[in-house]
Amino acid sequence: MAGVYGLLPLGLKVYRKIENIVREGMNSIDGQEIMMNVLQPRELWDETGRFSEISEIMYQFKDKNGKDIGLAPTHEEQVTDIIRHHIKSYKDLPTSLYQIQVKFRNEPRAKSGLLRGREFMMKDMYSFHVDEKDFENHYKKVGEKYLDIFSKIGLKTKYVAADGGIFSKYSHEFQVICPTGEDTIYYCDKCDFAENKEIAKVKNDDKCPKCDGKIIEAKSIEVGNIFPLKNKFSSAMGAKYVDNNGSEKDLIMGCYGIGLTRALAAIVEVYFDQENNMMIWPESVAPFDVEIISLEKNKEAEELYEKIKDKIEILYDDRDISAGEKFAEADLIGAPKRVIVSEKSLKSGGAELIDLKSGESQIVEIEEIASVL
RNA sequence: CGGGGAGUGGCGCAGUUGGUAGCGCGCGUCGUUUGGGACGAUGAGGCCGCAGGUUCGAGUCCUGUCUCCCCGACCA
Repeated sequence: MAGVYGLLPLGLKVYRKIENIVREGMNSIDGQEIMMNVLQPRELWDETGRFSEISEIMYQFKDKNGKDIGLAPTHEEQVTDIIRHHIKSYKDLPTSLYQIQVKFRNEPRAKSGLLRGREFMMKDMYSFHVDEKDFENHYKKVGEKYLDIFSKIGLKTKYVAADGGIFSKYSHEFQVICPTGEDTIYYCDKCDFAENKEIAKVKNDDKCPKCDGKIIEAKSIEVGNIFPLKNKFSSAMGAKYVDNNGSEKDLIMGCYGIGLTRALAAIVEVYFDQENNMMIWPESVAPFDVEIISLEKNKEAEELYEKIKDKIEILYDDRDISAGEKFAEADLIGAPKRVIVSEKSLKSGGAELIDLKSGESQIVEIEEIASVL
Protein backbone atom coordinates (compact mmCIF):
# COMPACT_ATOMS: atom_id res chain seq x y z
CA MET A 1 0.00 0.00 0.00
CA ALA A 2 1.07 3.59 -0.52
CA GLY A 3 3.49 4.95 2.02
CA VAL A 4 4.45 1.61 3.53
CA TYR A 5 7.94 0.22 3.16
CA GLY A 6 10.12 -2.53 4.55
CA LEU A 7 13.90 -2.60 4.64
CA LEU A 8 16.03 -5.15 2.79
CA PRO A 9 19.39 -6.29 4.18
CA LEU A 10 21.49 -3.31 3.06
CA GLY A 11 18.91 -0.76 4.15
CA LEU A 12 18.43 -2.43 7.50
CA LYS A 13 22.18 -2.41 8.15
CA VAL A 14 22.26 1.35 7.64
CA TYR A 15 19.08 1.85 9.65
CA ARG A 16 20.50 -0.04 12.66
CA LYS A 17 23.56 2.16 12.66
CA ILE A 18 21.48 5.31 12.65
CA GLU A 19 19.34 3.87 15.43
CA ASN A 20 22.36 3.09 17.59
CA ILE A 21 23.89 6.53 17.18
CA VAL A 22 20.57 8.07 18.20
CA ARG A 23 20.25 5.68 21.13
CA GLU A 24 23.72 6.51 22.43
CA GLY A 25 22.92 10.19 22.12
CA MET A 26 19.73 9.87 24.14
CA ASN A 27 21.45 7.79 26.80
CA SER A 28 24.18 10.42 27.09
CA ILE A 29 21.63 13.04 28.17
CA ASP A 30 20.07 10.68 30.72
CA GLY A 31 17.21 9.46 28.56
CA GLN A 32 15.93 6.06 29.64
CA GLU A 33 14.82 3.75 26.88
CA ILE A 34 11.42 2.12 27.12
CA MET A 35 9.08 0.49 24.65
CA MET A 36 5.45 1.46 24.62
CA ASN A 37 2.63 -0.31 22.83
CA VAL A 38 1.22 0.59 19.46
CA LEU A 39 -2.34 -0.68 19.97
CA GLN A 40 -4.12 1.97 21.96
CA PRO A 41 -7.50 1.88 23.69
CA ARG A 42 -9.85 4.76 22.93
CA GLU A 43 -10.33 5.57 26.64
CA LEU A 44 -6.76 6.77 27.04
CA TRP A 45 -7.08 9.20 24.14
CA ASP A 46 -10.47 10.43 25.24
CA GLU A 47 -8.77 11.83 28.36
CA THR A 48 -7.24 14.55 26.20
CA GLY A 49 -9.98 14.56 23.57
CA ARG A 50 -7.55 13.49 20.90
CA PHE A 51 -9.28 10.30 19.78
CA SER A 52 -11.72 12.52 17.90
CA GLU A 53 -9.36 15.44 17.40
CA ILE A 54 -6.76 13.56 15.37
CA SER A 55 -9.00 10.85 13.93
CA GLU A 56 -7.96 11.94 10.42
CA ILE A 57 -4.38 10.91 11.04
CA MET A 58 -4.82 8.07 13.55
CA TYR A 59 -5.72 4.66 12.17
CA GLN A 60 -8.82 3.73 14.13
CA PHE A 61 -10.96 0.62 14.06
CA LYS A 62 -13.13 -1.63 16.18
CA ASP A 63 -11.95 -4.99 17.40
CA LYS A 64 -14.21 -8.04 17.17
CA ASN A 65 -15.96 -7.08 20.40
CA GLY A 66 -16.74 -3.61 19.13
CA LYS A 67 -14.07 -1.87 21.22
CA ASP A 68 -12.51 1.27 19.70
CA ILE A 69 -8.81 0.86 19.06
CA GLY A 70 -6.21 3.13 17.49
CA LEU A 71 -2.67 2.68 16.21
CA ALA A 72 -0.43 5.20 17.95
CA PRO A 73 0.75 8.09 15.75
CA THR A 74 2.60 9.51 18.80
CA HIS A 75 2.76 8.61 22.47
CA GLU A 76 2.05 11.60 24.71
CA GLU A 77 -1.03 10.02 26.26
CA GLN A 78 0.64 6.72 26.89
CA VAL A 79 3.82 8.13 28.37
CA THR A 80 1.81 10.49 30.57
CA ASP A 81 -0.22 7.53 31.78
CA ILE A 82 2.98 5.70 32.67
CA ILE A 83 4.47 8.67 34.43
CA ARG A 84 1.40 9.48 36.54
CA HIS A 85 1.69 6.04 38.05
CA HIS A 86 5.38 6.35 38.82
CA ILE A 87 6.19 9.98 39.61
CA LYS A 88 4.86 11.34 42.88
CA SER A 89 7.43 13.82 44.21
CA TYR A 90 9.71 16.62 43.03
CA LYS A 91 12.46 14.24 44.20
CA ASP A 92 11.66 11.97 41.24
CA LEU A 93 12.24 14.78 38.76
CA PRO A 94 13.41 15.57 36.18
CA THR A 95 13.16 12.42 34.13
CA SER A 96 13.16 11.56 30.42
CA LEU A 97 11.82 8.48 28.72
CA TYR A 98 12.33 7.62 25.10
CA GLN A 99 11.57 4.83 22.68
CA ILE A 100 12.56 3.80 19.20
CA GLN A 101 9.51 2.41 17.55
CA VAL A 102 7.16 2.20 14.65
CA LYS A 103 4.59 4.95 14.19
CA PHE A 104 1.42 4.84 12.14
CA ARG A 105 0.03 8.01 10.64
CA ASN A 106 -2.65 8.05 8.00
CA GLU A 107 -1.04 10.89 6.06
CA PRO A 108 -3.42 12.60 3.64
CA ARG A 109 -0.80 12.03 1.02
CA ALA A 110 2.22 9.77 1.38
CA LYS A 111 5.04 10.87 -0.90
CA SER A 112 8.70 10.59 -1.81
CA GLY A 113 9.17 7.06 -0.51
CA LEU A 114 10.61 6.91 2.99
CA LEU A 115 10.56 10.70 3.32
CA ARG A 116 6.85 10.67 4.08
CA GLY A 117 5.35 7.27 4.79
CA ARG A 118 2.34 6.06 6.73
CA GLU A 119 4.32 3.53 8.75
CA PHE A 120 7.78 4.60 9.78
CA MET A 121 10.37 4.41 12.54
CA MET A 122 10.78 7.20 15.01
CA LYS A 123 12.67 7.98 18.16
CA ASP A 124 10.41 9.87 20.50
CA MET A 125 11.45 11.19 23.88
CA TYR A 126 9.33 12.83 26.58
CA SER A 127 10.70 14.80 29.51
CA PHE A 128 9.07 15.75 32.81
CA HIS A 129 10.00 18.69 34.99
CA VAL A 130 9.03 20.61 38.10
CA ASP A 131 8.85 23.95 36.29
CA GLU A 132 9.37 25.84 33.03
CA LYS A 133 12.89 26.85 33.91
CA ASP A 134 14.06 23.29 34.42
CA PHE A 135 12.27 22.29 31.25
CA GLU A 136 13.96 25.03 29.22
CA ASN A 137 17.42 23.97 30.33
CA HIS A 138 16.66 20.45 29.23
CA TYR A 139 15.12 21.62 25.94
CA LYS A 140 18.33 23.45 25.13
CA LYS A 141 20.44 20.45 26.05
CA VAL A 142 18.39 18.14 23.82
CA GLY A 143 18.64 20.65 20.97
CA GLU A 144 22.42 20.65 21.18
CA LYS A 145 22.52 16.85 21.37
CA TYR A 146 20.31 16.61 18.30
CA LEU A 147 22.71 18.73 16.27
CA ASP A 148 25.51 16.45 17.43
CA ILE A 149 23.58 13.26 16.54
CA PHE A 150 22.66 14.50 13.07
CA SER A 151 26.21 15.51 12.41
CA LYS A 152 27.37 12.04 13.50
CA ILE A 153 25.11 10.35 10.98
CA GLY A 154 26.35 12.68 8.26
CA LEU A 155 23.54 15.25 8.15
CA LYS A 156 24.21 18.95 8.46
CA THR A 157 21.09 20.37 10.07
CA LYS A 158 19.75 23.87 10.67
CA TYR A 159 18.12 24.56 14.03
CA VAL A 160 14.95 26.22 12.81
CA ALA A 161 12.31 28.11 14.76
CA ALA A 162 8.85 26.80 13.88
CA ASP A 163 5.22 26.93 14.80
CA GLY A 164 4.20 25.20 18.01
CA GLY A 165 1.14 23.60 16.46
CA ILE A 166 -1.68 22.98 18.90
CA PHE A 167 0.71 22.61 21.82
CA SER A 168 2.41 25.92 22.30
CA LYS A 169 3.70 29.13 20.83
CA TYR A 170 6.94 27.74 19.46
CA SER A 171 8.91 24.63 18.57
CA HIS A 172 12.15 23.91 16.80
CA GLU A 173 12.90 21.77 13.80
CA PHE A 174 16.09 20.20 12.55
CA GLN A 175 16.18 20.74 8.84
CA VAL A 176 18.50 19.32 6.20
CA ILE A 177 18.79 21.62 3.22
CA CYS A 178 17.85 19.61 0.17
CA PRO A 179 15.91 20.39 -3.02
CA THR A 180 13.68 17.32 -2.64
CA GLY A 181 12.51 18.46 0.80
CA GLU A 182 8.92 19.56 1.28
CA ASP A 183 9.58 22.34 3.79
CA THR A 184 10.81 25.84 3.07
CA ILE A 185 13.09 27.62 5.50
CA TYR A 186 14.82 31.00 5.67
CA TYR A 187 18.28 31.05 7.17
CA CYS A 188 21.13 33.50 7.57
CA ASP A 189 24.29 32.89 5.57
CA LYS A 190 26.42 34.12 8.49
CA CYS A 191 24.81 33.35 11.85
CA ASP A 192 22.53 30.61 13.20
CA PHE A 193 19.27 32.47 12.51
CA ALA A 194 16.71 30.20 10.81
CA GLU A 195 12.92 30.19 10.58
CA ASN A 196 10.38 27.92 8.97
CA LYS A 197 8.30 29.59 6.27
CA GLU A 198 5.13 28.99 8.33
CA ILE A 199 6.18 31.61 10.84
CA ALA A 200 8.92 33.53 9.03
CA LYS A 201 8.81 37.30 8.99
CA VAL A 202 11.82 37.49 6.66
CA LYS A 203 12.09 36.66 2.98
CA ASN A 204 14.79 35.77 0.50
CA ASP A 205 17.62 38.35 0.26
CA ASP A 206 16.52 40.24 3.39
CA LYS A 207 19.08 41.41 5.86
CA CYS A 208 19.37 39.05 8.83
CA PRO A 209 17.54 40.40 11.91
CA LYS A 210 20.35 39.13 14.15
CA CYS A 211 23.52 40.11 12.27
CA ASP A 212 24.65 41.76 9.01
CA GLY A 213 24.26 38.51 7.07
CA LYS A 214 21.86 37.79 4.24
CA ILE A 215 18.70 35.64 4.38
CA ILE A 216 18.55 32.67 2.06
CA GLU A 217 15.46 30.68 1.12
CA ALA A 218 15.84 26.91 0.82
CA LYS A 219 13.86 23.70 0.52
CA SER A 220 14.57 21.30 3.35
CA ILE A 221 13.79 17.95 4.95
CA GLU A 222 12.65 17.97 8.57
CA VAL A 223 14.49 15.14 10.31
CA GLY A 224 13.74 16.10 13.89
CA ASN A 225 11.68 18.42 16.01
CA ILE A 226 11.34 19.39 19.64
CA PHE A 227 8.25 20.77 21.36
CA PRO A 228 7.40 22.31 24.69
CA LEU A 229 4.20 20.66 25.93
CA LYS A 230 3.89 22.68 29.14
CA ASN A 231 1.10 21.10 31.20
CA LYS A 232 -1.26 20.31 28.33
CA PHE A 233 -1.14 16.55 28.87
CA SER A 234 -0.33 16.46 32.57
CA SER A 235 -3.24 18.69 33.41
CA ALA A 236 -5.73 16.82 31.22
CA MET A 237 -4.60 13.47 32.55
CA GLY A 238 -3.87 14.33 36.18
CA ALA A 239 -0.11 13.79 36.08
CA LYS A 240 1.00 15.71 39.16
CA TYR A 241 3.82 15.76 41.63
CA VAL A 242 4.13 17.08 45.18
CA ASP A 243 6.55 20.00 45.51
CA ASN A 244 8.79 20.78 48.49
CA ASN A 245 5.97 22.71 50.15
CA GLY A 246 3.70 19.72 50.05
CA SER A 247 1.34 21.02 47.35
CA GLU A 248 0.36 19.26 44.13
CA LYS A 249 1.43 20.69 40.79
CA ASP A 250 1.14 19.71 37.14
CA LEU A 251 4.21 18.18 35.54
CA ILE A 252 5.84 20.35 32.88
CA MET A 253 6.59 18.32 29.78
CA GLY A 254 8.51 18.40 26.53
CA CYS A 255 8.65 16.03 23.58
CA TYR A 256 11.46 15.39 21.15
CA GLY A 257 11.32 13.42 17.92
CA ILE A 258 13.71 12.11 15.30
CA GLY A 259 12.38 10.47 12.17
CA LEU A 260 14.76 7.54 11.80
CA THR A 261 13.65 6.09 8.49
CA ARG A 262 13.25 9.61 7.16
CA ALA A 263 16.81 10.38 8.24
CA LEU A 264 17.94 7.30 6.33
CA ALA A 265 16.23 8.63 3.22
CA ALA A 266 17.63 12.12 3.79
CA ILE A 267 21.17 10.75 3.88
CA VAL A 268 20.59 9.15 0.49
CA GLU A 269 19.14 12.40 -0.88
CA VAL A 270 22.24 14.28 0.24
CA TYR A 271 24.94 11.76 -0.59
CA PHE A 272 23.71 10.13 -3.78
CA ASP A 273 25.60 11.34 -6.83
CA GLN A 274 23.00 11.34 -9.57
CA GLU A 275 25.44 12.16 -12.30
CA ASN A 276 27.70 9.18 -11.64
CA ASN A 277 24.92 6.92 -10.37
CA MET A 278 26.88 6.45 -7.22
CA MET A 279 26.27 6.38 -3.47
CA ILE A 280 28.99 7.17 -0.96
CA TRP A 281 27.71 6.61 2.57
CA PRO A 282 29.10 8.53 5.52
CA GLU A 283 31.43 6.06 7.29
CA SER A 284 29.34 6.12 10.47
CA VAL A 285 26.28 4.58 8.82
CA ALA A 286 27.69 2.76 5.76
CA PRO A 287 26.31 -0.76 5.31
CA PHE A 288 29.90 -1.93 4.89
CA ASP A 289 33.22 -0.24 5.65
CA VAL A 290 34.87 -1.79 2.64
CA GLU A 291 33.93 -3.67 -0.47
CA ILE A 292 36.52 -6.09 -1.77
CA ILE A 293 36.20 -6.78 -5.45
CA SER A 294 37.99 -9.75 -6.83
CA LEU A 295 38.29 -9.58 -10.59
CA GLU A 296 39.10 -13.03 -11.95
CA LYS A 297 39.00 -15.31 -8.94
CA ASN A 298 42.26 -15.16 -7.10
CA LYS A 299 43.39 -16.63 -3.82
CA GLU A 300 44.88 -13.34 -2.65
CA ALA A 301 41.43 -11.70 -2.40
CA GLU A 302 40.00 -14.74 -0.67
CA GLU A 303 42.81 -14.78 1.89
CA LEU A 304 42.54 -11.06 2.50
CA TYR A 305 38.81 -11.37 3.12
CA GLU A 306 39.24 -14.29 5.53
CA LYS A 307 41.92 -12.40 7.40
CA ILE A 308 40.00 -9.19 8.08
CA LYS A 309 36.33 -10.12 7.92
CA ASP A 310 35.98 -10.33 11.70
CA LYS A 311 37.60 -6.95 12.28
CA ILE A 312 35.77 -4.68 9.89
CA GLU A 313 32.56 -4.93 7.92
CA ILE A 314 33.30 -6.17 4.47
CA LEU A 315 31.29 -6.97 1.41
CA TYR A 316 33.28 -9.44 -0.65
CA ASP A 317 32.31 -9.64 -4.30
CA ASP A 318 33.73 -12.79 -5.83
CA ARG A 319 30.85 -13.36 -8.23
CA ASP A 320 31.51 -14.77 -11.63
CA ILE A 321 30.30 -11.72 -13.54
CA SER A 322 31.97 -9.01 -15.56
CA ALA A 323 34.21 -6.41 -13.99
CA GLY A 324 31.99 -3.59 -15.17
CA GLU A 325 28.95 -5.03 -13.46
CA LYS A 326 30.83 -5.42 -10.18
CA PHE A 327 32.00 -1.83 -10.31
CA ALA A 328 28.58 -0.51 -11.21
CA GLU A 329 26.88 -2.36 -8.37
CA ALA A 330 29.60 -1.42 -5.91
CA ASP A 331 28.93 2.22 -6.85
CA LEU A 332 25.28 1.78 -5.90
CA ILE A 333 25.97 -0.03 -2.63
CA GLY A 334 28.28 2.78 -1.63
CA ALA A 335 30.81 1.32 0.81
CA PRO A 336 33.16 4.27 1.43
CA LYS A 337 36.29 2.26 0.67
CA ARG A 338 36.99 -0.21 -2.08
CA VAL A 339 39.73 -2.78 -2.48
CA ILE A 340 40.30 -4.27 -5.90
CA VAL A 341 42.36 -7.41 -6.25
CA SER A 342 43.15 -8.37 -9.84
CA GLU A 343 45.95 -9.66 -12.01
CA LYS A 344 46.74 -6.09 -12.85
CA SER A 345 46.90 -4.93 -9.23
CA LEU A 346 48.92 -7.98 -8.17
CA LYS A 347 51.46 -7.25 -10.89
CA SER A 348 51.73 -3.70 -9.56
CA GLY A 349 52.49 -5.09 -6.12
CA GLY A 350 49.24 -5.78 -4.30
CA ALA A 351 45.68 -4.53 -4.19
CA GLU A 352 44.24 -1.23 -5.24
CA LEU A 353 42.74 0.70 -2.34
CA ILE A 354 40.30 3.45 -3.25
CA ASP A 355 38.78 6.05 -0.97
CA LEU A 356 35.54 6.88 -2.76
CA LYS A 357 35.01 10.23 -1.10
CA SER A 358 38.38 11.70 -2.12
CA GLY A 359 38.71 9.52 -5.18
CA GLU A 360 42.27 8.73 -4.12
CA SER A 361 43.64 5.40 -5.18
CA GLN A 362 46.83 3.60 -4.17
CA ILE A 363 48.44 0.20 -4.54
CA VAL A 364 48.99 -1.43 -1.18
CA GLU A 365 50.74 -4.73 -0.49
CA ILE A 366 48.21 -7.41 0.46
CA GLU A 367 49.87 -7.94 3.85
CA GLU A 368 49.56 -4.23 4.58
CA ILE A 369 45.89 -3.81 3.70
CA ALA A 370 44.56 -4.89 7.09
CA SER A 371 46.64 -2.35 8.98
CA VAL A 372 45.97 0.45 6.48
CA LEU A 373 42.22 -0.12 6.77
C1' C B 1 -10.38 15.41 -0.38
C1' G B 2 -9.65 18.30 -5.57
C1' G B 3 -6.79 17.90 -10.24
C1' G B 4 -3.61 14.97 -13.59
C1' G B 5 -1.22 10.27 -15.18
C1' A B 6 -0.71 4.90 -15.12
C1' G B 7 -2.07 -0.59 -14.31
C1' U B 8 0.15 -6.02 -20.21
C1' G B 9 6.00 -12.12 -18.23
C1' G B 10 10.34 -10.66 -12.33
C1' C B 11 11.61 -5.17 -13.91
C1' G B 12 11.01 -1.29 -17.82
C1' C B 13 7.71 -0.81 -21.81
C1' A B 14 5.14 -1.47 -27.08
C1' G B 15 0.57 -3.31 -28.81
C1' U B 16 -2.31 0.13 -35.37
C1' U B 17 -9.11 0.05 -37.82
C1' G B 18 -11.50 -5.35 -32.36
C1' G B 19 -8.92 -11.01 -35.39
C1' U B 20 -2.61 -16.26 -33.07
C1' A B 21 0.18 -11.18 -26.93
C1' G B 22 5.43 -8.75 -28.38
C1' C B 23 10.34 -6.13 -27.33
C1' G B 24 14.57 -4.85 -24.07
C1' C B 25 16.68 -6.15 -19.50
C1' G B 26 16.66 -10.04 -16.03
C1' C B 27 16.31 -15.59 -15.28
C1' G B 28 17.81 -21.32 -16.82
C1' U B 29 21.37 -24.45 -19.77
C1' C B 30 26.02 -24.84 -22.88
C1' G B 31 30.32 -22.40 -24.63
C1' U B 32 33.54 -18.09 -25.05
C1' U B 33 34.53 -13.85 -21.68
C1' U B 34 36.64 -10.35 -16.59
C1' G B 35 39.82 -2.80 -14.93
C1' G B 36 33.47 0.05 -15.94
C1' G B 37 26.66 -2.69 -16.49
C1' A B 38 30.44 -8.71 -22.27
C1' C B 39 29.06 -12.22 -26.51
C1' G B 40 26.91 -16.47 -29.19
C1' A B 41 23.51 -20.56 -29.14
C1' U B 42 19.17 -22.33 -26.86
C1' G B 43 15.14 -22.36 -23.29
C1' A B 44 11.48 -21.17 -19.41
C1' G B 45 8.11 -17.56 -18.05
C1' G B 46 1.32 -14.09 -19.32
C1' C B 47 -6.49 -14.81 -16.21
C1' C B 48 -3.35 -7.84 -20.36
C1' G B 49 -5.61 -4.92 -12.14
C1' C B 50 -10.73 -6.77 -11.03
C1' A B 51 -16.18 -7.25 -12.24
C1' G B 52 -19.96 -6.72 -15.63
C1' G B 53 -21.53 -5.50 -20.76
C1' U B 54 -21.31 -5.07 -26.45
C1' U B 55 -19.53 -8.66 -30.28
C1' C B 56 -18.93 -14.63 -33.96
C1' G B 57 -14.47 -12.73 -31.48
C1' A B 58 -12.06 -7.81 -26.45
C1' G B 59 -5.34 -6.16 -24.09
C1' U B 60 -8.07 -2.92 -27.60
C1' C B 61 -15.00 -0.58 -27.36
C1' C B 62 -18.75 0.66 -23.07
C1' U B 63 -20.01 0.81 -17.62
C1' G B 64 -18.50 0.15 -12.81
C1' U B 65 -14.70 -0.69 -9.34
C1' C B 66 -9.78 -1.28 -6.97
C1' U B 67 -4.76 0.17 -6.79
C1' C B 68 -0.28 2.95 -7.61
C1' C B 69 2.43 7.54 -9.05
C1' C B 70 2.61 13.02 -9.56
C1' C B 71 0.62 18.23 -8.32
C1' G B 72 -2.36 20.71 -4.64
C1' A B 73 -4.97 21.00 0.23
C1' C B 74 -3.21 18.78 4.94
C1' C B 75 1.13 17.73 8.25
C1' A B 76 -1.15 16.14 15.06
